[in-house]
Amino acid sequence: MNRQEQKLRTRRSIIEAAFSLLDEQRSLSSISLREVAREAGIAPTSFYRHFKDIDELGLTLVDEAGLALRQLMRQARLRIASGGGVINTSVDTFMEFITANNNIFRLLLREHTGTSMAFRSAVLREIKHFTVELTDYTISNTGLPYNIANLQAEAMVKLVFSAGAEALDASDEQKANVAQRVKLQLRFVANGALQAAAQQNL
Amino acid sequence: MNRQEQKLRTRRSIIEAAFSLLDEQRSLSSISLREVAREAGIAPTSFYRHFKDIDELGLTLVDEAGLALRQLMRQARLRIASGGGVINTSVDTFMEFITANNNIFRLLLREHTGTSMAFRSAVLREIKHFTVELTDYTISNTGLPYNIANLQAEAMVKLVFSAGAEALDASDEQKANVAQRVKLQLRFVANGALQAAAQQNL
DNA sequence: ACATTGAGCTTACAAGTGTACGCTAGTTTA
DNA sequence: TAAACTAGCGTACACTTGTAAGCTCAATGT
Repeated sequence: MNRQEQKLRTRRSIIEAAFSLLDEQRSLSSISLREVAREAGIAPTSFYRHFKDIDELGLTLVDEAGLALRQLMRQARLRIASGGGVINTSVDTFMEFITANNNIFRLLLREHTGTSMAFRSAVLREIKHFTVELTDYTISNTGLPYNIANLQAEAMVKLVFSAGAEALDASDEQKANVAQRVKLQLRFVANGALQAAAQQNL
Repeated sequence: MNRQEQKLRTRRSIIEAAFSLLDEQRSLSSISLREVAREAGIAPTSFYRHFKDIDELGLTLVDEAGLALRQLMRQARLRIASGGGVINTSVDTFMEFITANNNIFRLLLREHTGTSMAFRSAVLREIKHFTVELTDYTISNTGLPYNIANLQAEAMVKLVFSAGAEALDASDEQKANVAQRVKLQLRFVANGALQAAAQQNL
């Protein structure tokens, strides 16, 4: 077996181990190096062959989570293109995502308000990216002026993420309920923004 | 010096100590009993004369934070009564609150997505209370039907709390900017809700 | 006046932590 | 084939943690 390859494999197993520890009751700052090493099946000190710190591992996890988020967006765009309504499709896709990638979304949510400045800004960067994309999409699809499209996109992202937080540990029917509510709320925002744009054009 | 009184005083100093430890980098689950005791100026084991657990202290802190939140609401209502616009006044009051009570709001924000189910639901209870009050207020002030008023209130609370999170560690001018943006977003929601109610009445 | 109570202390211990140091053994390179 | 490299390991150390046990002594109750 190739040496580099083997190293990458171990690195992967550390990352997977960390993700698997991030359940309902653990955050990045509460998992210990030794715990991760134990779960990954390596000696505590071997950890350092791959990451300088637990924090470096943490940032890697946030990056991976951000990656997943962008794949989510891509998927949503594809599904929108094949019809079904923007808001409906987006929310549904999002809800499926947080169900399938429970721990990943939880990580983002938790570290967004977490205790580490580095993690917070890493998560913020990913969310910002989300907002920027949505703003662009809105402008090219509705022709709203930038300032209004941006406000709308920001509000929508916040509402969707809040709803995601609510849905995270909810039953299927609770999830459906949350989804339905947030869809209506997004429509409030969209219509309100439209109205504001109309007034701005007088 | 009265004995009960002295005990209460020590209890207070434990609580204050805990609050003072909850700065940018610490959450309830990351402060240790010994640390709190040290800060409060008592022996670690004396802690147990006042709280069964660190968790019991944590719940007490959340309760106190909730209390502060309700005082905030009361204050907002008073200021609204003396004119100035509901959204404007509410957001301004809220922003003043999180500036003056930095650590209290941070606690709520952090534990809202934290690792302890007990803390999470304690915070959720407080936020829910906020939403219920706002729903009632909206109904009695605008005559919107319950379902729409409730959706609106929920969305508004989420947006305001998100804005609060953003403003928490921001400079004064950044805060002003966040405040201005969230006001516009709240107006989107309000107008969208109004429109939805009008359509519902056809 | 005396006995009881209880807040706070000191001491002690087992468990878990991060990480420094040096070794082993397999892979890679020359 | 010999030399260099390095992923992973075992041992060790200094800390911090929660909390059990038992003491002190001032406030309280009788």
